[in-house]
Amino acid sequence: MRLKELAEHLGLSQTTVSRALNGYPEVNEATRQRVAETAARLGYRPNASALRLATGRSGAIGMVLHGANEFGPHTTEFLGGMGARLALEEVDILFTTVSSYQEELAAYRRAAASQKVDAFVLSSPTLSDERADLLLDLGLPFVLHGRTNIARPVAWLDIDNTGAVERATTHLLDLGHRRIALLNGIKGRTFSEHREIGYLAALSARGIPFDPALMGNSIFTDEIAFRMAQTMLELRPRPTAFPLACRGVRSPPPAPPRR
Amino acid sequence: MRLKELAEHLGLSQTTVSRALNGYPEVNEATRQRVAETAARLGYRPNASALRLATGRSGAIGMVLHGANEFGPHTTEFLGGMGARLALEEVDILFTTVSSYQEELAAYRRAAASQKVDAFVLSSPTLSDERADLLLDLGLPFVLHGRTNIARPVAWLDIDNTGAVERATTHLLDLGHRRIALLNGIKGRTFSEHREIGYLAALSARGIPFDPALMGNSIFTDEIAFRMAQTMLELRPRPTAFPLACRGVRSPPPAPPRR
DNA sequence: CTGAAAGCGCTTACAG
DNA sequence: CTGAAAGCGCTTACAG
Repeated sequence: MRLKELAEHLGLSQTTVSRALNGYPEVNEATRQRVAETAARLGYRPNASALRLATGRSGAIGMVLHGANEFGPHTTEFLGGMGARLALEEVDILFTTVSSYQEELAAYRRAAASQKVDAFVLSSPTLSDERADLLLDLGLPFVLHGRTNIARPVAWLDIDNTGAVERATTHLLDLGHRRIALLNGIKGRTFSEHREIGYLAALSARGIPFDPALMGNSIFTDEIAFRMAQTMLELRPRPTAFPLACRGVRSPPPAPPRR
Repeated sequence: MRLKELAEHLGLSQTTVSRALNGYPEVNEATRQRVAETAARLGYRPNASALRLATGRSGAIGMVLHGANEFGPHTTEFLGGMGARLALEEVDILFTTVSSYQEELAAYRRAAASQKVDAFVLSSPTLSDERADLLLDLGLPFVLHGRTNIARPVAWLDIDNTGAVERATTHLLDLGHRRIALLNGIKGRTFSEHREIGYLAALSARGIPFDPALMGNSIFTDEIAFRMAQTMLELRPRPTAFPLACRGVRSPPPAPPRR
């Protein structure tokens, strides 16, 4: 069912039907009612491509993800919430998978040229995020999920990583602990830096010296965290009731390949 | 950069440039070269909406997911692989989030009418999958990730759930175990039924009676599995070294809300 | 081998 | 308040 057919069915012009459907003020209320009813009854839905071509808006927002690496529980939970919210506006999420940083940058250039999406959401920003600079240059709207320190202003949303880790560390200090480890994210990610700042602040506020052996930086997986924790505990062997075996991991997995 | 500009730049018609870019056989090889080079140099990329409108293909395949529920590690791993493969063909994944089964069906109808996607991938099929019937009726191509028992033939891909669980169960029987529990997926999902069949087959092959108390059906989360396992173990209390505490779960979480 | 023109299905000035 | 027509940026018969 195309607009043209719907218009013929109603004995109206495409113009009027289009306006009635899109809520333009100048159309007669009775006409609008009739159009709305008939459209609903006939199950009319505008062709997405035609609409996009005519309006210049794609009705989709994009995300580019790094293959399997980035599909952790965090990203997917974020995607779920984002999808639910965007569904209300009938905007879609279009995502592209890449396998390298170069590919990611290329994906943004491609998307800009082909006008597939109206905007992007970037996750896991680095302190000096090159992607943000690129999108700014390309004139593509975007919002950062996290923060970056590039000179130009960017839209972002983030939690208070520094405050959260500072309070968590302080809480453990309050309980009397003195050797507190930080299993942190990858070095260079903004959130990792922010968490480190919170951790160090809490320690120094109590005059506890920082022990580099108690801080690990890596990606967030059960296996890696397990290995890091185990290494740290071995530094000071003693019986522990801490449940290290998790998800079937009973011994440290082999080291990841290096390139 | 539009096709028209590129054509003017080259002193050719849009027609020829379009054909050169799309690999039509009738264009002169020298012309093709020149077009390809210039297009690359100028960073020309066809407008996605225009291309879709003209060809009738959307260049995207769709998935509809149930909000936060379905964003488990399994789905996301699947999405990652799918995205990587589709990226090679320059086809995008467009996903929509819904919060009920009714909404899911509505989403397919909408997608069919607006022609947003060329095909769908359905996951977690039920034994008698209504969605598959709907898509068949709508004439929308799709492939099932899993199987269903509806009468009409459908394209699907799946693993051998029955064989896998049968072998796993047999392995435990070989080790001398006799009280073997099955923490299974939701009742009614095809894969759950298939796994149950494998489990029962392995037990009966050794003449072990089936104990309903040792089979649980629910969604796959650490918390639920922990609770199910704990309940089963309490049936036969005895000291165990089995590491039940996982991911910080130390006591069973509250029961999920019922409607 | 190349091009002029119609068409894909919408929106939106412009005119009435 | 309504409509005829141009335009969005491509593809593709049709003609040469």
